[in-house]
Amino acid sequence: MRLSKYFLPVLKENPSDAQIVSHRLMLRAGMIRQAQSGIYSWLPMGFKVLRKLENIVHDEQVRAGHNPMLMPTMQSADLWKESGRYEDYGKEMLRVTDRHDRDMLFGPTNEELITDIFRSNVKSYKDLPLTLYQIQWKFRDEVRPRFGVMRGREFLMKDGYNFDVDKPSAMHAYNRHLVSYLRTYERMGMKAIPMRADSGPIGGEDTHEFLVLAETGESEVFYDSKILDLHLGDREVDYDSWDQCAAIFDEWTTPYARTDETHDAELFAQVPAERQMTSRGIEVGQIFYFGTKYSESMNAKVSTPDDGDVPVHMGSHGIGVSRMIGAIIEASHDDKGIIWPEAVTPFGVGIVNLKQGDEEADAACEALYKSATALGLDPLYDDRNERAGGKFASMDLIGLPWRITVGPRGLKNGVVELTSRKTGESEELTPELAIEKLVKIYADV
RNA sequence: CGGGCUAUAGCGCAGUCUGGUAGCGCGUUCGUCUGGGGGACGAGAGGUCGCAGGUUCGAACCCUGCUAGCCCGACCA
Repeated sequence: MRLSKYFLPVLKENPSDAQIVSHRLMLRAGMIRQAQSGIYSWLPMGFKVLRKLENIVHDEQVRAGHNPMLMPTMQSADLWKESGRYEDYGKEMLRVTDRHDRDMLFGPTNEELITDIFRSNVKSYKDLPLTLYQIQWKFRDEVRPRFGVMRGREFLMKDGYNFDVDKPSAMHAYNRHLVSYLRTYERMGMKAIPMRADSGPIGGEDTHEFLVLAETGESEVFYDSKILDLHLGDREVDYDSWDQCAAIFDEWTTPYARTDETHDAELFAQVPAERQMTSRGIEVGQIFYFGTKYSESMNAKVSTPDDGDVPVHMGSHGIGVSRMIGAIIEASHDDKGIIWPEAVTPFGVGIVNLKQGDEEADAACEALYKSATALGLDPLYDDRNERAGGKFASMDLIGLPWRITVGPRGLKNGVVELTSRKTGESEELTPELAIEKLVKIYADV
């Protein structure tokens, strides 16, 4: 993409409404624009990152054997009355009436809708286990939206639902989801720690939240620092293996890690003192096992050979995709701007032409732009007629992990400069070597 | 939902106390000079001063009501 043709309205100054760093940087980097309190338009660059995160989530869900689908944002109130949650959910649920005076709602979550789909199509234990998921916009009418996309009213969430014949099978689904979530966050370049949590209005027995550590997090968290050393890495996982998933579940849930909701001071005291960590975290996902809560109230049963018709055991799982962007920025930025992990960066590399209009510089940039594009590096070429300082400041702000700087001075010696956004370190290379190096870097992402 | 604050050009702000027909910086447009970390000079464009009502000869400014947004708290992916 050429910056001269891209819609990237960057701001030099901090918008006064934005208090926390991710909100400020998303506004300044031209990623989002507020429409109303807690409701945002996603401008091209923000949208691009959102799509990248979605792709990673989809990829890992499908790898775990789950079925992608899409449910409507508007739901009928009838199903919610059937489950009993129409009354329970309270004011967070946005209720509307259509032209025929029918009660409708903007879905805050989809347990009812998915259970309805399930019960009218699945009758036999032979069709289980089954996990369906979607990535769809949700609406929760928060009392106090804040922090930009971190607590919006409208937000993009991956929500998945598993159906199993009995509790042991459902617990495997629970473990499988935990493993796939660990992989998902690692692929985004993030460390998200699973912590035992409270179930809230979704209800249920077992639940873990995934938290990204950040000063601005809304939850207070307590953990054994040992958990930070755990990596899933590229180990092969058989998602159908109960033992393998359970082993990984044990590995990650054995070290103490809890939010303030479930914190147990006595247990925490047993962690060696030097490993007792207290900090704040941003919740970016949660997994639940809630047994037969919905299948009983909504009569979702399957036939079994031994026990006749039994209500299915269910769980649900969510990843806050739009919130994740805020969490990534909270965890990865400096005073100049965002620092994107390579896995989710909107563009692979920024090309800065220091002297736009200079024949040699222009030609060198064009050549770089073409080869980088051809090799899938997805470059953003700053071809504006700006001065060097302005171009650098914009690049630092939007936070692409790599920058190639092209100017007459270097070109005299046949070199360009390759700079890491994260470390600030530069090296002079021929254009060909710079591209080659980037291709290698992104091959590992 | 309780408490606090704010609303004036795309963004950041001054002007309100003491009423007299709106200003600064950035950005933006045009031109010239520049050209390796937000450059200089010159010329321009851009505002129903959140909305409604009131007081007044006259309201961004005073009064009343409303709306929107932000922050703290309680609540939550």
